Amino acid sequence: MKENKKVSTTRRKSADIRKDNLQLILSVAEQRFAEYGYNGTTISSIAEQAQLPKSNILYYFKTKEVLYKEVLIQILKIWLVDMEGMSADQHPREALRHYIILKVKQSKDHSNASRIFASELLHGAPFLREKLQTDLKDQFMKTCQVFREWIAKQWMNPISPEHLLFMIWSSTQAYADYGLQSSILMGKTELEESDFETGAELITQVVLKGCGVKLL
Amino acid sequence: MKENKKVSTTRRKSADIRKDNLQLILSVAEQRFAEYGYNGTTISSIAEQAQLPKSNILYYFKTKEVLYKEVLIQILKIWLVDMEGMSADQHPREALRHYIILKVKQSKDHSNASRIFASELLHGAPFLREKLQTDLKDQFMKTCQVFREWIAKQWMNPISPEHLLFMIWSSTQAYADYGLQSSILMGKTELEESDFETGAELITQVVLKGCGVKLL
DNA sequence: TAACTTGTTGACCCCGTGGTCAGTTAGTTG
DNA sequence: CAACTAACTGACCACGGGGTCAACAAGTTA
Repeated sequence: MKENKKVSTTRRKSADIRKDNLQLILSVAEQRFAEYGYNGTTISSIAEQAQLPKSNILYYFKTKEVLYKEVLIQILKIWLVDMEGMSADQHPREALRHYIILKVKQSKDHSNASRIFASELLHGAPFLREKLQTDLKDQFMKTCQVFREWIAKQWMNPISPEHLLFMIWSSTQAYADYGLQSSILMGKTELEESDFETGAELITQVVLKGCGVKLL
Repeated sequence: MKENKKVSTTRRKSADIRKDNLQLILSVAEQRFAEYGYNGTTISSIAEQAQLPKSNILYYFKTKEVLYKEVLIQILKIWLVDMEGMSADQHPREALRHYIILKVKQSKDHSNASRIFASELLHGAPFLREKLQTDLKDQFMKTCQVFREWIAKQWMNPISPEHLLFMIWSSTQAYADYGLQSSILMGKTELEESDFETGAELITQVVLKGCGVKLL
């Protein structure tokens, strides 16, 4: 990308430059924040990895905090969209399976994002508090309501929707949060495609059976 | 404790002083590390909260890293002991229930410790790698073996022991890691005793049923 | 009580950090 | 081309961080 800037004869439009750099910085920042946390990540290290001068990062993002929040917002969006997929007219057999598979897939494909989110929650959500209380809570309650309707229709046993959702969240999320550690315990360098599949399948089976959802 | 030191007429033995201060520092450090992470915690802040001069902390723990590792070790011990409780001669109905309840209890009673541990794993276990590869892995494999024997005895369905254990870990651990968020989502300031009970009970039920363990 | 060990502390240092700024170059627009 | 705006960057700074150290106080022991 440095080459692109210096070598290419074709001039780049300002808008493009801006877009590209924002994207580059956000992407690099995501990696670093995931690996080292907010306090463990330095602007310099992001700059280095992005091959940009530190000042340039600060040009696009006034402060480290602004950059971090930006990264967080992107992540929260993904979370919410995934959850919206479930509705009361679907049967939990398909809806839950689909959600669980999706969530494990996110853990695999967006492991960095997932881990930043988890770390944020772990430390009391200092930057996300408000968003949680509004956006996430809304979606949370909607989803609990969906569960309740399933229970009313006797499509699943009467169990606490809140705690069930926590259980699904945490066990799927674990494939991002503790994926590295899991691989160590299983004697691998990293989890393989098949591990995610097995995991998603196991969670699905246990949850469906455990909730008394008829498996056809 | 300051009063104790200055005011009391009875002299304190060196050994006692050492023991007390070590304990105090470790305890305060645990709180801070849990809330702010390794990099977000300053020695000064620990000193302040412990009402000791910074130099005094450094007298007992040569470096911040040493202190942090010490805290981690204590936590790992708890984890391992809990898991040892499960053996192949027990029926999974009781053994799993007992372990799950215990683990949720740990999440409640030692939430700080649990969160530090989680945070460490989340960021790739930079300080715990070795211990994981040896101690935790040993216990992990033992426990998986226990599961396998249960399966052989047809006390539970044939499912991946590794992934089942991950699922149990993550869903119980969540009551420490995400306890704060959960309370926000449920509109409380913090989780209550009953929430932990409900959670533990739900996880137990779902896991037992989901694994095809006969409930008597 | 004298000699010694252990505990305690403020002053101090070095370095990395987030962030500013002024000056320069590169694109844009009339 | 001229005037303007957006992009870029090195030099710089203030501050707080971990950690050292030398001197002193408090316990211990013969």
